Amino acid sequence: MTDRLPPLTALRAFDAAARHMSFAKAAEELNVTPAALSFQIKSLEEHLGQPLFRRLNRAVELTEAGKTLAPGAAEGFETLTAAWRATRRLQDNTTLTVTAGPGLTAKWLAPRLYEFARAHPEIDLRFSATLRIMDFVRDEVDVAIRFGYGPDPGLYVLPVPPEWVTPVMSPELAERYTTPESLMEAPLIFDESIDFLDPPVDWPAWFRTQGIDFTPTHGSHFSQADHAIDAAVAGAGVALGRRGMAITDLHAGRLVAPFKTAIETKAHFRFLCAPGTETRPQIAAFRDWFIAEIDKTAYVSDEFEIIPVEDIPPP
Amino acid sequence: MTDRLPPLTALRAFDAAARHMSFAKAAEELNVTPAALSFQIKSLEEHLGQPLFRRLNRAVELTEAGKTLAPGAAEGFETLTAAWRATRRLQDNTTLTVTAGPGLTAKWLAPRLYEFARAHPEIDLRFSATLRIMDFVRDEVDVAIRFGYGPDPGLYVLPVPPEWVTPVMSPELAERYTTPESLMEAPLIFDESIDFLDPPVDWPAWFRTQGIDFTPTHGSHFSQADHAIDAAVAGAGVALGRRGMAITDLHAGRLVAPFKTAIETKAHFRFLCAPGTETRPQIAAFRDWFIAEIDKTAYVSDEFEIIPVEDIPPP
DNA sequence: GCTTCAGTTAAGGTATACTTATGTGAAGAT
DNA sequence: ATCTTCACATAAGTATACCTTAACTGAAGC
Repeated sequence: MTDRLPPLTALRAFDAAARHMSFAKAAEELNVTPAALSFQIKSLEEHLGQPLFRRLNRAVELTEAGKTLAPGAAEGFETLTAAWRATRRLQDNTTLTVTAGPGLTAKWLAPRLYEFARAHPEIDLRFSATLRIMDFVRDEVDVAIRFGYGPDPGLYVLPVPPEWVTPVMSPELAERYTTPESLMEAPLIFDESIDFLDPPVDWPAWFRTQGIDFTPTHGSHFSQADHAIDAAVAGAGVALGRRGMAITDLHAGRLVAPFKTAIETKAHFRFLCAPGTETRPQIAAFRDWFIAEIDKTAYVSDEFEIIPVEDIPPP
Repeated sequence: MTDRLPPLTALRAFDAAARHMSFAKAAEELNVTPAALSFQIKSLEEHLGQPLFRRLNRAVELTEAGKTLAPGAAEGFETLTAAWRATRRLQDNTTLTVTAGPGLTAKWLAPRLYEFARAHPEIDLRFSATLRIMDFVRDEVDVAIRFGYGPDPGLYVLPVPPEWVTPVMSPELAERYTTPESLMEAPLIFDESIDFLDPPVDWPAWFRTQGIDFTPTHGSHFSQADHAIDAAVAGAGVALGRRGMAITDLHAGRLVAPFKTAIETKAHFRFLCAPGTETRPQIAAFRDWFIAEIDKTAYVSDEFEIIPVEDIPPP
């Protein structure tokens, strides 16, 4: 069985050569002489039984065999490099890479992080605001904060109490719209970032909690929660604000939540990291800070009557 | 920058040890002595700066660092192995691996392949009936035959003329249902495997070609084209048969297509392989045979009035 | 308490991989 | 034309990484 791997140094030499399309540059990358690289490629070709490169006089080009091997070789070594880097990163207790959705980043994390940074000056914090699902090893991320239902198989999970939503608006608008009924006339803001919730947590659901059967048909739509909140702050209308997204602006007085009925979604934020890494100093510190910040504003929930979404009467 | 890869032999030793969770078995796999393997692991741990395994007395277990590295290492080496195997396979001109959907495999390829096997006894043919999208390198497949629209970026493509569909039924049923109108009373068979076509090629479309506005509401549904054809052969009803799927049974007299109106879909079969590989002897031979077989039955199309699907009047 | 098992350690040999130095053929410059 | 340069090939010598043999350790199991 010659299906086993050829000498790995030779394969790596080939990978570098194929990426640079030049033996000389590949040799430079690997810190060896061009002669050594030439030898490696030759030995690999002997293992294979056919050439991988066509030697033109001032350049090289890949043969069919080379074209077949090159992408896989590149991907393989990239995977190995990523895994190795991730492993090395475990010893690095001074950097912490966190990813969260753009909404939470803008409206919750960013306004609070200065405190974390002050409490832990030794930690070099990096941020990645994306909704993309993360592979902790491949993407070199330590912590992810995600909104949704879970479950999160194979991960360390620290759930936060479920989110609830309630109408929020600028203080000026609040003077005009004082009753649930009056909201039917108000300019409404739609946050499409929670459209994926099932059962839906939307304006018709909230109106039903008030005994009102009303399906608003127009208004401003935003794909990101923070933009919807920003629009409400700007006085553009009334938004169904998620607790985590609106809390900062509520505290600052830029938003008010005049109606004391909120809908509890079944979804919540989760603090996620690779299992075992929750004890690394910077991750533990971030987790503790995160929990403490959440707890700081927990009392707000007491002001509201929170109705689980499944208890809302159907239309 | 110590983010560069560590010695690859050491990494491979680690990979084997992590997969087997045993240095001894890993050494066996790599055809080295346990001592050598122990050394490799130790050197890797020195490179990393921390242990990868915890040595218990009769076993080893992965440390956090080991758990982080192991999956990536395994994936990386798997990728490299697959790429290397795919490259070696290029020299092998005696095996040919073909993948096609289950319908085409059952109703078109299988009944014809004995001829190809007889004409090319030197070729060892392997079959993989699946609809899954294939990666020619990773999945070790030489040729894929796929139904749909394309395009197929980065692949060698040999398109076959578009498919058309026409009602097919057993000879017994054909005595009873002699006019398009009578089909409205017939048990109809639905082939869901072409539901993805847009514009749709379905019973209502065919009825419209006959000037009939009729949307059948019940009948037997099959997710695979070959099952729909089999049901028609068995006399269970009338199917909208795709040319490629029905042709064998039409020739054998097990099915008849009494109405001479067919709908041409915009989709067609494509013969796909990795660019450059179309000249490999066994792939070229299979391609030539494939084209020749298609041509053999091309005259059948002359019997039908073939209406492009976009020319059918809307409902 | 002896045996076995799984991994470690040390010493020494061998094959692998690298370097230096020289060679080759074609493109581009003068 | 011829000269230079460039990119890779080849040869010979060397270093080092890798492997083997052989003896060691410490715990589990009969």
